[in-house]
Amino acid sequence: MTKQESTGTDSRKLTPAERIWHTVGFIPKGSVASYGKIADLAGLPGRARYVGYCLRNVPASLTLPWHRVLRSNGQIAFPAGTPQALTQCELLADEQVLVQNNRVNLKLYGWEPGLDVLLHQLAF
DNA sequence: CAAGTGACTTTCG
DNA sequence: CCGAAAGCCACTT
Repeated sequence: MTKQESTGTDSRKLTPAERIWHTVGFIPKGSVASYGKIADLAGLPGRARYVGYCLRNVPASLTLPWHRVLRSNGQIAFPAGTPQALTQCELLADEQVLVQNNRVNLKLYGWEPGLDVLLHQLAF
C-alpha cells in the first residue's frame, strides 16, 4: 500500500521546536538525556542550545518532562540551590533517578531509544 | 545587518 | 576533578 498517509506522527509538518518537544516527551520515566542527544534525535545536530531555548519557550499548555533533560556531563543545567534545580532534582527523585551534588550518572540513567521509538516516533 | 545573549558542548591547563 | 576559553546556533535588540 502506498504510504501517502504517514502512520502516527507526521514529522514533515512539525517545526524544529515541535520536534524537540516531541522528542523530550518520548524520554521514558526513570531515564534522562542530554541537550545534545535530544537535538540529535530530533534531527537537529549541533543545536543543543536551541533545545534549551525551546524548553524555556515551551507553552504552558504542554506538560513536558523537561526535568529529564541534562547537560552532556549529567549535570543539571541550573546552578545548585536555585528553585529550578531543586524542582528538577525532586522530579527526578520521584522517578527513582539518583541525583548527587546537582548531578546524575548518565551511565546509569542515560536514555538509549529503541528501534521502535526510532522508527515510529523519530522516523525522519 | 552587527552585536549581544543563552535551560549547550568540547578542549585545554 | 574543576574552572576558563572558544566554538556553535538561533533568537533578540
